[in-house]
Amino acid sequence: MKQDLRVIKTQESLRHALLILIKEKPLDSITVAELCRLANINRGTFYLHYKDVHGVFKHYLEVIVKDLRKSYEEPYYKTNFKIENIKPDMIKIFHHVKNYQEFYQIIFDQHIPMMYYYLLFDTVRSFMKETIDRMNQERMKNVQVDYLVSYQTNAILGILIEWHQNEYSTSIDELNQQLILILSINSPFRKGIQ
Amino acid sequence: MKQDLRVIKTQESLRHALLILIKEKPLDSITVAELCRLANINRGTFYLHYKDVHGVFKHYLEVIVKDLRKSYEEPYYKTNFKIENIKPDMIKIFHHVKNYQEFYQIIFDQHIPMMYYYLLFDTVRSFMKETIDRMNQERMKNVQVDYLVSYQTNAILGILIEWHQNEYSTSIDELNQQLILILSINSPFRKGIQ
DNA sequence: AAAAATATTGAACATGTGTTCAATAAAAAT
DNA sequence: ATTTTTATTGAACACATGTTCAATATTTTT
Repeated sequence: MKQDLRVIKTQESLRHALLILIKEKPLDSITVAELCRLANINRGTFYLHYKDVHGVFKHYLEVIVKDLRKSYEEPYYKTNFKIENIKPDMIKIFHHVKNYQEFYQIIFDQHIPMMYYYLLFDTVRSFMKETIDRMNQERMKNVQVDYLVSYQTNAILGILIEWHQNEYSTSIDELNQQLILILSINSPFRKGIQ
Repeated sequence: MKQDLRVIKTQESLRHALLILIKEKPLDSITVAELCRLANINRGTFYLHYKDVHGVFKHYLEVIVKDLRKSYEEPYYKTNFKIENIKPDMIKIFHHVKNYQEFYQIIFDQHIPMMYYYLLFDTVRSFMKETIDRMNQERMKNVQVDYLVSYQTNAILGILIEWHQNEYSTSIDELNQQLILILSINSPFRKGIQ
């Protein structure tokens, strides 16, 4: 049996309507009722598919996060397991965020639930974990990897928060440079020491 | 002119009622209406003081954050500007979070708005900034301090997120040890290098 | 103690929420 | 093409939201 056409149509209408509304007003001021009015969907039908407006928005974040994952999986120097590759990985994140800036402006907003932050966190964390697992260095014995990975991941997100708070005024080039500087004074991912 | 007694009474009633309700059910399921019923406050009066239920809860986070700030300002080896003091500072945060665990379980919840996270972020960030400003090291030239500080701050919050996600099962001692290990492999705050 | 100032109340209103249900429409299966 | 399945609809429900306003109660000022 195939996926019911009516379901697809309903969900697409709602998503399309949300896309229009978030260009007009803050996400947290959009009601289920007005979304349904615009989408020409019965409000009862809405609740058959989503719990609330965030349920509809989450679909977009999932698309966005999938794109980030895809860009991470691009084979650049994947054969080369050198630790310094953390930089190009993280720099990809900056391009990604800039690319979807309209959405990230929403995601990092004061009034928006933590769930979106956590979705981004989990995604970046999985990259970070892969990188750190590959290292498996002597000086990391005794460290619980989960804490190290979350520490590193959230550090990167800290840069994104700062970027958000200065309204994305820093250029990507400058941001890259800052990251490299920070990592160079402050990272297990550099050579020359230890 | 003094602060009106009626205002104090109203706000205290509401805060007291909220304290009761958050022990029974998730914060985001508490309505203005039921809070007012329990507090014996007219719903119209509520809106003279707060915008929503989060407005009431925020008061508690402000108290909590004030306590964190106070604990930070305790003079331990404040005369000694050594960089390694970052550790005791951050370790204080762990004690603080454990102390107010019931609240932080709410603050880090999926459904709760980012505002509480940012309030914590800003507080920890101000400690971190002080520490980093004091360092002013050669290898930090060219770094925009704002990015470095946000990076370091959010890294610490990353440990708290991890702690939250494993339901605070890691002991404070173990957490301290993990932090020291992470900082020792991964920090500008250690001696011996540079 | 009386007067002035102001916070709280109750009632009302339009709108939103989340749920239920039988009737209907649309799609999938035969 | 007909039958079977199921998604959507409209109507209704109790309750929540956010606002307004005149009446009342409480506090502060004099």
